Amino acid sequence: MDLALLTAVASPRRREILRLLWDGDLTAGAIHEAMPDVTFGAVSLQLKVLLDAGLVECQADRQFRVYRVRREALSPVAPMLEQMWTDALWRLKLKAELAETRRGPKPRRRSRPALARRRSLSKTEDR
Amino acid sequence: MDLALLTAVASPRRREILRLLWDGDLTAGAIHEAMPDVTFGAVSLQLKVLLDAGLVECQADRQFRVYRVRREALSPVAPMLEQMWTDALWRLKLKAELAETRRGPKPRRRSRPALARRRSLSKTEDR
DNA sequence: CTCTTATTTTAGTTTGATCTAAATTAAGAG
DNA sequence: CTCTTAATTTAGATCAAACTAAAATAAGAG
Repeated sequence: MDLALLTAVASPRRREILRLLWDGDLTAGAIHEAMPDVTFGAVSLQLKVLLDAGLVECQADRQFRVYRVRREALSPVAPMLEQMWTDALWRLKLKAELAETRRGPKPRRRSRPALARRRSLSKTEDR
Repeated sequence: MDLALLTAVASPRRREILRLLWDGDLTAGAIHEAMPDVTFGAVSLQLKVLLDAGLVECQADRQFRVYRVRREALSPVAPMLEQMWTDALWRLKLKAELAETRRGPKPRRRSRPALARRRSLSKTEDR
């Protein structure tokens, strides 16, 4: 299972998720709130990758999903990760790292951010 | 320098090169001979990545370049790599791993494999 | 000088990882 | 049932890693 470990840990975004979970279990929503620069969908996809790699586990609690890091699975690289996260120099590099290694389409402005769908406003709407 | 280490070691192709160099120093050509499924250029590019990451070093010897692995730089992940390489199960997975994670264009048949450019054949060539 | 061998570099192509936006699933509340 | 909230899944877009082929560089031999 080390192949999946290496590829999973190679992604800055997944390392960011692991760092969040390192301090304690979180729901998928809480993880997303801590990562304002990506959509919920993107977070969910990365969580699935970590789940398939066996690096995190998930437990349902009502309508929430609580994620937990599996330290046993991460033990081969844990010292390196912890050093990266505790080293002051690394903290400074975190933002730059995320910005530079970003993949996929650039974030687009939401077409109408705060305007909720007024589906039920005019029920007898004729156009 | 751990960021470069993680990304460098995340590539199966680069791990293959590191595994070859693990047993002893090799010239760029010898490395390429051991990897028949890629061009010399591809090997050279990956060697440059490993060089820039500080995971290998290079020394010129006549017209050859001898590459050597820098074990100090690889020490944080060396145990994991060595386990992968010595584990019998992993050996079976090596080919599959390379085939599955392959990127870039598929290998094309050389247009004329053994036919060398006959540049000097007809010196007074009129077209 | 030319020819050969060893290697790197350049230019262009392909592919998979990562992302967005939207659709879907699921579960609790009214 | 509908409405809301939480999360996943799908379909499509973008981007950079990894590759190929060919050109360029370098160095030894004739």
